[in-house]
Amino acid sequence: MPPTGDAQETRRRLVEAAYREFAAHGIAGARVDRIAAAAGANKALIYFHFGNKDGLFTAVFEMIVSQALAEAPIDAADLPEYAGRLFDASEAHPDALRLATWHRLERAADQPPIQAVLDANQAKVDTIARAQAAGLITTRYTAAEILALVLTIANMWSVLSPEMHVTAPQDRATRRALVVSAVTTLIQP
Amino acid sequence: MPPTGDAQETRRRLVEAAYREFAAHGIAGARVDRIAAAAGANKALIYFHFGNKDGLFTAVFEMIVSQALAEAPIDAADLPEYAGRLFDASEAHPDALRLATWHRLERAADQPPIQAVLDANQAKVDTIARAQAAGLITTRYTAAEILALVLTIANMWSVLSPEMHVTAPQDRATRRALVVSAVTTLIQP
DNA sequence: ATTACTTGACTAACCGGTTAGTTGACAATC
DNA sequence: GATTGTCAACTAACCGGTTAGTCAAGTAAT
Repeated sequence: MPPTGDAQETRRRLVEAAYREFAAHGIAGARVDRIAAAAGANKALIYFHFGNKDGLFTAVFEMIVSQALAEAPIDAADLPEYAGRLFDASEAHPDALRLATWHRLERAADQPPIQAVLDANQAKVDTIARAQAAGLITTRYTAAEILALVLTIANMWSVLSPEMHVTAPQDRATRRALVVSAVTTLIQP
Repeated sequence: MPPTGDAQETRRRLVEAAYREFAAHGIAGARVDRIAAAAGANKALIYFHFGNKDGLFTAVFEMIVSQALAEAPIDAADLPEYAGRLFDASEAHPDALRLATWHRLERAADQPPIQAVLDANQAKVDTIARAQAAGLITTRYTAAEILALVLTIANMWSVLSPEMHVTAPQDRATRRALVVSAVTTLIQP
């Protein structure tokens, strides 16, 4: 393609194609040529716009993080439904969780924690602590522990071994109901 | 090394080295040369003994699966402590869980479920169902759902985002206690 | 002597990254 | 309002190191 004067659009297409490729194959397994082809762009543009393969992954990851933080705002007064919404989000965007997992496995060790996520987590912990102080939810666990439990249970189906998916309930509604119910039981004052 | 007449030992060293390499870098990221060097063996031995890279991963994975199934036998009468033992196992062998995750991300889609795991899961579900019939644990959830919850919570700390590890409790005992307590709460009749 | 096992040397393909050069939009100059 | 220059955006071709996988030849044990 000749220069369109719309570099933003090209970047967008590259990030989108890279999102799919990285989610499917991880960082080591992703192929720069495949990404360029899927985006209908020249491979060198990746290096022009993002520096290198890892820079491209960073761009993709930052996009997903900001999307995830925007979606599903916490409601400490109704944590079970919050967990339900997280479940819905992970069902709607299964690639997002895969990407986060690749990030954890392949990059997290040599990458500092992301400040935006730290801040978001702290805000959630604070909200939960206030709900505890108001007597809405149990004080048996710390606010951070409750958040950890909620996040874990909301994504439980995405993390279980493939074999468990054979035995466990197949339909989405039942799975969602379990998530909501488990959180309800755990946070009861 | 000259032929030692002990091919079993060479296989063992290769599988052990491959275990570390695959756990650290995944299938796509693992380097066959690094594995051979770490095992003090020639690269060709991998192809002689295991066929190809994927065959080596299969050998490693089967070893881990059989170890995991042998370790931590289920005790349906005391699921909280079972969860605690699973937690202990995942802390003692963090690489095992990483390997399982790589397997899920990189191979599970084009790999049939592993029969040994299916059988083991079914046995656990049956045990839980009996404990339910005996009135020891709640019947609010199906046996399979309870197993899913227990497995999820036992490994919760290994799956949470790196950022959560900053806010969440740092010491092992506190984390273990949360796992045990959460399961206790969930399965109460 | 045969079998089982091990090796160094080799290769074809792949893959991330680079480079020299092109294109179109836009603006300054005459 | 043509001409010229500049720059970001883009491309085709290429490069060198890496990687999974192969093979002929050799060695120890039986």
